[in-house]
Amino acid sequence: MPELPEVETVRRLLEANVRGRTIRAVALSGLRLREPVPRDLARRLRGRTIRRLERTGKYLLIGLDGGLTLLSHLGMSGRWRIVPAGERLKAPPHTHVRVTFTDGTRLWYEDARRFGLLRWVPGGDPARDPARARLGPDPLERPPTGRSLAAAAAGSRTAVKTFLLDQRRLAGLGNIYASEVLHRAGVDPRRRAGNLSGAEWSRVAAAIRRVLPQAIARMGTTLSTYRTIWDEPGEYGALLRVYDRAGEPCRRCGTPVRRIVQGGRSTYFCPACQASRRA
DNA sequence: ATCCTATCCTGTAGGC
DNA sequence: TGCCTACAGGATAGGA
Repeated sequence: MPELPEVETVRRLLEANVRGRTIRAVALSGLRLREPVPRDLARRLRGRTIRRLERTGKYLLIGLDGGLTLLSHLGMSGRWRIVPAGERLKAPPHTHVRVTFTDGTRLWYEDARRFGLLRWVPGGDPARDPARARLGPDPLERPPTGRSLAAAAAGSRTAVKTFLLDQRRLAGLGNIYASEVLHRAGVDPRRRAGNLSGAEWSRVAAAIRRVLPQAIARMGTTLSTYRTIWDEPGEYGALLRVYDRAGEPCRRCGTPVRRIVQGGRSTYFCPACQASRRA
């Protein structure tokens, strides 16, 4: 589900809606996510106030008073949801964490596939978390340029689509936006990353700088499970040019969009707009 | 080092 | 209707 625009949407909404709230109680399901939920999560959260909400790539950082920081990754199906005080709502299946604030507002974490992650950041210092330490630059914090991408890709023989998914190179693109970016840049996803020209990398960089803010402005893309913390779908799906549109006409030239598999994952592209010059 | 595959887990869509 | 398979927005360990 969640790539950078979806996680950033969640971050902004949490900042506006739970920052400053104090936690009264926490209930856990006991099931493990990608790794076990910290055993002391409930005990250490109780009585704390949420102070900061940050994001790097697809990782969300929830800063609390007392120097505690909780790292949250949504995996494929993770979602945070706000349940206002007084609203009578039965927790859906796969609700793993239920936080209740002192004013009665609730914050639930739901994750059917359990590929998500909840973990304390060591010493409260985000840079020291091993998962986060491996990440490449965040494209909102440090917008990519043709030069920065070309430098990161130098010598790489992997397909450019796969390269864009590598979070060590650039943190935040996932399967949807990698396809969308390459379509806008007019680059064949099968090209080897190390073989793109400077001009092509410039177009890729420009597409990244353009697509991500547009998707954030629409609250992200909802194909199936993603919702905002208010349970609303993101509206960027209507603007997708190729993703999940196999056989449908390219919005630019009308050629049927193609679906191929790269690294075990779907890639969508327009064979005309993204014609390969070099393999 | 780099690249590729398999794997974790559940829900859903589509073929028969 | 049911049964079965394939696939889904991610990350990562392990082998080549």
